[in-house]
Amino acid sequence: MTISIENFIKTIYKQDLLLHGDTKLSTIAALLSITNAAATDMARKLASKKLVNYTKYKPITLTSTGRKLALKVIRKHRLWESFLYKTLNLSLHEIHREAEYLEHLTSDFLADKIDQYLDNPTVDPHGDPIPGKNGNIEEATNQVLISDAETGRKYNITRLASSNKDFYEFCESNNIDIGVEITIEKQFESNNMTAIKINNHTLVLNDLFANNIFVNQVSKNLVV
Amino acid sequence: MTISIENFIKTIYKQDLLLHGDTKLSTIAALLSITNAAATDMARKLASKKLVNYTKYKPITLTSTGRKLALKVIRKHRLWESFLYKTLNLSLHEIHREAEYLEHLTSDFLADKIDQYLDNPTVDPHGDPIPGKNGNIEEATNQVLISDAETGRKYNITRLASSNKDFYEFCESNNIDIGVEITIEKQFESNNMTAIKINNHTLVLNDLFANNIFVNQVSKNLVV
DNA sequence: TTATAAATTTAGGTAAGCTTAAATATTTAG
DNA sequence: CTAAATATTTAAGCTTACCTAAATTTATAA
Repeated sequence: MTISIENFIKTIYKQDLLLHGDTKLSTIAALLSITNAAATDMARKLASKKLVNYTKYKPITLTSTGRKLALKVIRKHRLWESFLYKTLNLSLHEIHREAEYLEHLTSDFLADKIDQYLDNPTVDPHGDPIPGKNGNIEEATNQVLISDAETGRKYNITRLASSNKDFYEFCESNNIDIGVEITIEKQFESNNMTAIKINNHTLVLNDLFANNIFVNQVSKNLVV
Repeated sequence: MTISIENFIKTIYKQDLLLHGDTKLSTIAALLSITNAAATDMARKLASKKLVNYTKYKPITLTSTGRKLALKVIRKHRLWESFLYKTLNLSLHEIHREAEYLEHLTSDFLADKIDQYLDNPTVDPHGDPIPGKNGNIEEATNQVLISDAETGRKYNITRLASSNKDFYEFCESNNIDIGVEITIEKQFESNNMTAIKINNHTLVLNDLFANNIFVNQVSKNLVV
């Protein structure tokens, strides 16, 4: 498997998590910064390798083989993030950036060694679930986007999902981190802003930032 | 720089260490398991990029830019080896195998972080020198191959240079490791074997193994 | 429902990094 | 010193992963 193929498959997997079964090739092309024509080429090639289901003009989906491959790459990515975070103390943005490369040249052997070293972690430092050796993954079920959370309620931050440097720098300087408790002060529906209370001060987030922060309602924490 | 280019340049660097200024393209091709034709292509391309000095039918050498690139890759390789050895406790053979891949997708940033974590090591677990940030490297001067060592003298093992799994497994099971003291019992000139005393028992090595083990004469240890 | 706009695919082309086979240069042996 | 053997390069061709531009299909709006 080449780096291009791994990235293609991985991108479909992630997109499908958002738009179950309705992932357009043009979206994948845009996410990978390649032309639609190149994406079509790749889709046809991967279909012949039985990694994707693809019919002209239709959404693209992964076969179970393709899904397994995607999860292998994602597993390596998240294990690297966890490992670099723990040993080298890199920031949330830095671990993502480095893992984005390393994930492709990592043997299964090495991934397993890192997994052992970290004592089989279930989530990475961003709060994303780490697929197991066999491709099993527990996508979080009861977490919501901060922009969908209810005014007045208390939540725990469970996931920071972004690859944007500014976002992570903002998080760091405002103590936004996995496990931190916040209260939703107000949802400004008209302009998609969210005001939250964190560490006794208030932050007003626009949707670009708020749509990267996932939370769990405090009282429901045990209902996993 | 692509992985192919990095490996090509790195191989020239290493070969040139053995055959100063007399590195044939066909040797590089063989070491990389590519055809001579492919090596010629690459040589011409790299010459146009000013990474190598190359004239048809003549030996190939690195330019100073090429040398810097080679040392950057080697630095990443040896830092990875050191890092994986320390954190994950992989074997000498395993660290080499994994570093061979990782070296190519490692940012300078990450290399420096690993360097810091390890407290700026000067040699890797095989005893090979680790090039510095600026491309400075101290190739060991007074070490000799075990097959060239003098009968009756005491030496310290300073370097295990191989990428062969069997060799490292042999070393592990016979306590052959960096820093261990040995005595040369006898050089069998006619059949290129070397008998050494290590940990109070005698080992007889053939040249295939003996040519991977470098040592320093104990009394000269301080003359670096 | 049909014309037009938008999305998608097809066609043709490029660079990298290889290959095999043929041509040419260098080395070596007599 | 030359002819055969050996080494090296050139030529032609392949695959991957892209691209641009043209063609075609699908969606939308009057």
